Amino acid sequence: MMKLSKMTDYAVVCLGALARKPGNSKSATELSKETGLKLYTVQKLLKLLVSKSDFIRANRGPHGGYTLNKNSSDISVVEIIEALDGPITLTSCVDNSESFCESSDICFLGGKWNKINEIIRKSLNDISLKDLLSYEKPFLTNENEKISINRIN
Amino acid sequence: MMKLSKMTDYAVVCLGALARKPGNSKSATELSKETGLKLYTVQKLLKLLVSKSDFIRANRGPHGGYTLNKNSSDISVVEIIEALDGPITLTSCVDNSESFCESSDICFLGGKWNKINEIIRKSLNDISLKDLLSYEKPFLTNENEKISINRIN
DNA sequence: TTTAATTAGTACTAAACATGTACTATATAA
DNA sequence: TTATATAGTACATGTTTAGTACTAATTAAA
Repeated sequence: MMKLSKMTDYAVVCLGALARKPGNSKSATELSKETGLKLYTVQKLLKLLVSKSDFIRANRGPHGGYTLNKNSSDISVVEIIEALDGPITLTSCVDNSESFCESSDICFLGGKWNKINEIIRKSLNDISLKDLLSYEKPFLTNENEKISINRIN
Repeated sequence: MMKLSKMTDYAVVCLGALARKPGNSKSATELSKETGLKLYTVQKLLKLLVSKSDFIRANRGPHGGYTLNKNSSDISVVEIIEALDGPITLTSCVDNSESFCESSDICFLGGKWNKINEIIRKSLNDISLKDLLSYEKPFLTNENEKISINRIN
């Protein structure tokens, strides 16, 4: 379906919220209120991000919460996607695959999908979390679009 | 998960098989034998491709089968993906979305995902079915990789 | 040392989605 | 008329994701 998981979508939103006040700690409750995402979702997401990435660090106890570990310009979209959704592989037909392919004798694609994956990785690697947040600096030229947004949770 | 459906994977394989003998008609049974994909799968796939794309045309009856409608260099990977998986939209947060987004008031992304989708579309638009098949002309420079393929059906 | 706030870990349920399979109808060449 | 082939549709199964809930562990402060 060529879709990211919703968690990845939420991650961009929450990391973005943390990035807007660098150095500041925000609890799951605060982030839930700020982003409009449900508390359970935010809690689950932040736990995931702590265990699967080094974007944020956690502090327990009163006045605890989550803090961004990196500058938002040093977090690429690929990193966020791959932290939660795993490596970008459009098909299961890739290098280092665990399972054996029965069709390899007659398949004439010869790993071309790997190259497509790389092309996508490269183009997403140039986009940082900061690029996603900054209203001023669009990373593509065609502006003035009417946006209808659709993130429900 | 950032994965294509298996149907799209199969489609590249079957379209590729048809492309190797341009102008030639091949039945689902023949394609099944040639690609190693199960007959039921190939039948379902070809029906899908006829109804959802104009890549192939079908002929019924004895000596019927499927024929490629276009030159393989005129079919881009994006076209194949979007014919079966629908438009490339990494998140549900896009222009022209059917459902209303409750978070639009507080969301600060402002449709940046649309631009990412466009970037991916553009990079995949430059790759044709022919590029996927030709052993000679790789579309990326780093060759000499050991390929382990994994398409089981 | 107790309490309240906060994250960590884990497990379960439900929903969404993709896949594989089967059956019947339709068209066509010989 | 018959055999071959695609068209259409429906359904069961399996996998993945999302959502929810509960308990444990940590920590600051009273």
